[in-house]
Order: sequence, then C-alpha cells, then structure tokens
Amino acid sequence: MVNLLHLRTLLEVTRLGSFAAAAGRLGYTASAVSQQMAALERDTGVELFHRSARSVVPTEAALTMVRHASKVLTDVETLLAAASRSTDSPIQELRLGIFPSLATYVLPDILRNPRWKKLGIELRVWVAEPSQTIQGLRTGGELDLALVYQVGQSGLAWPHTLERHWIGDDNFRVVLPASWGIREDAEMQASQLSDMPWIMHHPGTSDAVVIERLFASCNLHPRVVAYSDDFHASLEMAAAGLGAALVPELALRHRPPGVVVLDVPDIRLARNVFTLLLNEKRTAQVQLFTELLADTLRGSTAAVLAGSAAATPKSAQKSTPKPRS
Amino acid sequence: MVNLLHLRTLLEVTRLGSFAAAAGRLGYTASAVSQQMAALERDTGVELFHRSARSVVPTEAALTMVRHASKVLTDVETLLAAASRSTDSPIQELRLGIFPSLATYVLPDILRNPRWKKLGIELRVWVAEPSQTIQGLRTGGELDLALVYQVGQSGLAWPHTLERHWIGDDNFRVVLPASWGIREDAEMQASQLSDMPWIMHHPGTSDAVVIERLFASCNLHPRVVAYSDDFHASLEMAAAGLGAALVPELALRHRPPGVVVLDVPDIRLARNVFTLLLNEKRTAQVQLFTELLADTLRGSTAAVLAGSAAATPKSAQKSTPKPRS
DNA sequence: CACCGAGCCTAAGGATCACTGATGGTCAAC
DNA sequence: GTTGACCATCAGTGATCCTTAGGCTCGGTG
Repeated sequence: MVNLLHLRTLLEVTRLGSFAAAAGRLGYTASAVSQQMAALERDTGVELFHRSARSVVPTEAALTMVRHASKVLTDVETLLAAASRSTDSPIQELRLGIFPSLATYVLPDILRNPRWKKLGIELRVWVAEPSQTIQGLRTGGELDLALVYQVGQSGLAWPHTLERHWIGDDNFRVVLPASWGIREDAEMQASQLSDMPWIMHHPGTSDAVVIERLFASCNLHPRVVAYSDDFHASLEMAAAGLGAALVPELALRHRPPGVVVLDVPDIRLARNVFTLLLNEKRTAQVQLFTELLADTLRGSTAAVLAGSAAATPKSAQKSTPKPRS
Repeated sequence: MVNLLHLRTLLEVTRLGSFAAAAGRLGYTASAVSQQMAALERDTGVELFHRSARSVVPTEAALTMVRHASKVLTDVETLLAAASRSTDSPIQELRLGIFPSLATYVLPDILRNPRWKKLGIELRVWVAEPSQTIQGLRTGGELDLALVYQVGQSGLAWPHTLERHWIGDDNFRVVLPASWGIREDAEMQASQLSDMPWIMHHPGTSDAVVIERLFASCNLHPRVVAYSDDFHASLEMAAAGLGAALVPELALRHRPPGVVVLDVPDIRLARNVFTLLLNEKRTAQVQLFTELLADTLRGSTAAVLAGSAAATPKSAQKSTPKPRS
C-alpha cells in the first residue's frame, strides 16, 4: 500500500524540482528522499522521474500522481479535522513557545482565523528566542510545542525525541536609510555596500556567525556602527540614518517610514521557521494547528513581497536534517 | 502521519464489528489489529472504540472517520489507476494460477469487464487446485499470482515471501435431490440430515477433514454413497438422486435441474478465497486487478444469493493468519 | 457454581523498515 | 583541472510492526 509520507514528499519534490531541496524542507536527508521516491516507484510500478546526475525531471505520470496525491492529502486533512471535531474532545491545552516576530505578526492573524476557533485548543503562550524555548521543551519542561527559527545550519540543537516540522522561510532583506538616496528598485551588488555603516547582531550569537560568514564570502567587511539583536530597534535606527541592517521580512511587516528595502542577489539568506513538538503531543488538533500556522505564514510573507519589488530566492534554503541518535 | 493500512483496517473493523473478524479478513492476527487501532487512536488523538472485554463498539468519531477514510482509500485507488494509465506502461505479463470454480464462473466476467481492458495486463492462465498453484509460485516458478482457497484453517501452507490478500468468501450450501421432496425454504436441522446418503470429498484431503469435523460437531455421521472432489460431478449425481452434497455457491452458478439448495444453520462453512502474490510483482496494475477480482466475486456470489433463499452467514469466517518465518 | 470459549489487551521477541552518514559517480561552471 | 551540486547506493542502527504467549473479562453450559 502507498505511504502518505511518500506522497507528501513527492509533492514537495515536484514543487521544488529537486530531491535535495525537498529534503531540506521536510527535515530529511537527500538520501532519505531518494529512497522514498524509489519506494514509491516500486509500490506503484510507475516511473516517476527521469534522473540525471545533476537533476531529476518528473515524468508525466508523476505529474498526474501529484494532482491526485494533493487531493488525497487534503482529504486526510479533512478527515483529521472532522474526526477531532466529532469527538467530544475536551479542550486541549497547548503550551506554545514562540519567537518574537511570529508572536507579533503571525499569531494574531491565526487567532482571528475562523479555522482557529474550531480547533478547540486552549493556548498558553511563551514568547522567547529559540534557544530558550527549546529548553522549555526538555522532558518535564513547561512547553509542548515550540516555534523556532534557524539561520543556515547554525547553532540550534534539540533532543532527538522532538519532532520537527517545516513551517516556512523568512528571508532577510537589506534595509537602508532612505536618506542615503538609494532607490528601492536599484540593482545593488554586495561590493557597493562595503563602505557603508552596518547595524549587526551581537558578535558571538549564532546568527551573527552565519551573517559574518555570508558577508565574508562576498568580500564584504562591514564597518559596524551598532550591535542589536532586536529588529525593531535596528529598523528604527536605520530609519534614523544610522546604518544599513539585515532584517527578516516578518519584521518588515512593521516598516517605519524612512527606510528603503533592497534585494541584493549576493546576500540571500533566510530564517528557516519550524516547529519542534513533543512526540506524545502530536494529536490531530496540533497537526491542524501546524497547518494553519504554515498557511498563515505563507500569507504574511506573500503580503510583504507584494508590497515591495518582489524578490523570490530561486534556490531553496537548506535546513539542518533531523538529528538522530 | 496517519497510515493508510490503519484506515483500511478501521473500515474492516467497523464493517464486521470485531477486531478478530477484521483480522481474519485482512490476514492479520487479532493482536495486530488491536495494536493498529491503538496506533490510529494515538496518531489522531481520537477515541475510536468503546472497549469491553468481549467486544468493541465504534464511537461517533470513528464512524465519521470511516466515511472520510473510505473516500481517501478510493482516492488512492484512482490515483494508482490514473498513474498507471498515464505511464506508457508496456503491457505487463501476469502468469495467473487459478482454481477451477473461479476460472469457470468469475474469470470470464472479469475479461468482459471494461475495467479489465484498461489494465494492460497480458494474462497467462493456469487452472489447478491451490496446492498445485502454490507450488508454481515458489521462487523461479512459472507463476506470478495464484488465486487459492482455504477451508477453515486447514492444510495450505505457502512461503512467507508471498503476500496474501483476501478476496472474498465462497459459502458452502447443502444440495439435495429434488426427488426427496424437501422444499427449498424448509427449515432444516443438521440432525434431520443424519440418515440421508451423502456425497463427500475424498477422505484424507484437507477439505474432507474440515467437513468431517464440522459434521461431527453437529453429531452428524453421514452414510457415504460417493466420493467426489469435483463439484460438477457431485451436483449432477445429486440431481440424479444419489445423495446430498455440500457444494460452494460459486459452483452453484451452474445449477442443474433436479436439485434443491438449502440453508442449514448448523452447517455453515465457507471457502476463503485469496490471492498469493510474489512480492516483486506487486505493481499498481496487479493491485487493481485484485480489486477488480474482489468486486467481480462479490457480484457473483450476490447473484447466487439473490437466486435462492438468501443465506448470509452472520459471523465472519476466520482465516489463517499470514505465516511468518 | 465451576468451567470453557470468545474476544480483547499487553509484553516480549524477532523480522523488516527507514533513516543517517559515508562513498562514489556525473555533470556544469569557473 | 578543480570545484561544487546533486543523485544513487551501501552499511549500520534505531524504530516499527507483526506474531506468539499469557492474562483478563464476560456470557453460555453442564
């Protein structure tokens, strides 16, 4: 019998066009995705991909399978929703750890969504940085679910008893003071930003490490005028003309006057947003909540993109695979 | 993520009203079904059954889940069908072993079905008794798929590398010469049949053993006037007034004049019909063929039932669990 | 009432599955 | 030519899933 996980993977692979990218999204290794797709081909007796050394191309059969698969998967979603609704489920308490940008710009939208009210979840929210919320998840901790982000492969580690679900990306954008007179649709090279003053993360934090490495790789050695881990503060300082800053799109939902947002092809970086969940808390309700979250986040970033010169990174950001053992 | 096998099991459990019966149908042990349902409850966070020591009762939530699940499963079927159709699949050769009654009364219906032609399977048929066709399946043998039956838990054994799929039941009926003057709708007890002459299987065959045991359990010690393993012969002899016979419904598709078919509550027995399949041959096409087979068989026996005083055995026939190691 | 059988649950053990991590191959870009 | 992406494959290991065995509860029977 076909495996639903394989179908989900198939969808992601055809969407992103690559095993590796899909693996990143789904929290697998590329090897796992390769094996899953091989298994799916074996189970269905259908050749799904034309493989070459550097890429895979979905066959016609794969595309029709994708159409059906997405239907099957949404049917399963509604199955879960219907079942959890028809049970006289006592309200489930969910203790959620969440990082500031999401709590500010996405969580309110969720709470206003009619789908949210149907879930019957009683929420307890704890806003903090990922490194802290992960602590809260450790066995016997005060949290059930944490929404965290990770920049590149850096830093974060969590017990392997936690389940990881990809929620979305949050791309960094370059923010300049409007007073510098650079147009929003200007084509900038990283090198042109070298002389300018920058507002950076506090050195030593894992995000700072990744960003410094990215800058170094484009030969950009910024002159630092401020250290700030708070994007609102960074934005306001940028608006005041202090310097350039690298700010994720989510934080740009609140965009003060006096800043210019640029897309610099050399500086492409994203925060990978995902959930970490205690295994025993993986109920249908929580699963539906995660879906809702992903949908809402997609909507949020789409709104931001629509508001500026839309920049869609062409290669998927790779995330750390689920650690085992 | 939910498991499709669990959903299929759920359907079977609610249909039959019991873990044990579903297990028989699906080729599992009751324990496996119990664990699957527990897993499904864990995965969905929904209580599916009210359990008592001797029975399970599906909850409201289980019933709504059943509705959705059957939709999901048929969607998966159509997914398989669509995918295997859209591939430029070269005609697959399938070497099928099949026992006489099925080959006579069901296979022709299949070949006439439009669904069959879409499958693109090139069939090679070998008609023989189960014990022989199973031999043909052994590695390197001349068969890919065998349609076999089994009466009770008796006799048959097959390599554990073969996959077993339940297809349907074929109930035995009591056939009497019309010349005995017994009405078709008469209520008979087994004891009333004790004095009559019987046409029986050859002693020593596994079917004969099961039938003798059944007869013994109703204190029926028949006077044997003929030994025959060929139901057509038995039927014709019964029609000629020689004696009573126990004949499966399938063979009654060809019902000679001069016989009366009875439902005797004490004598309830069925041939369990299922497929045995080489693992590496389990393609989507073969899976769809198996579905078609089950549907056609259901149609066949339904037709027979409609033609006589419908006798639906109320408890599911139990079949041997899949032998491992 | 004691016994038995049907049907459920759980624990333990073993086969299989599925993922990671390492290795190797191919191809495109520089 | 070298490097970097990307996919396939393999070995190893932890998780999963099914069978077996045993235990429990309930209804039917001598």
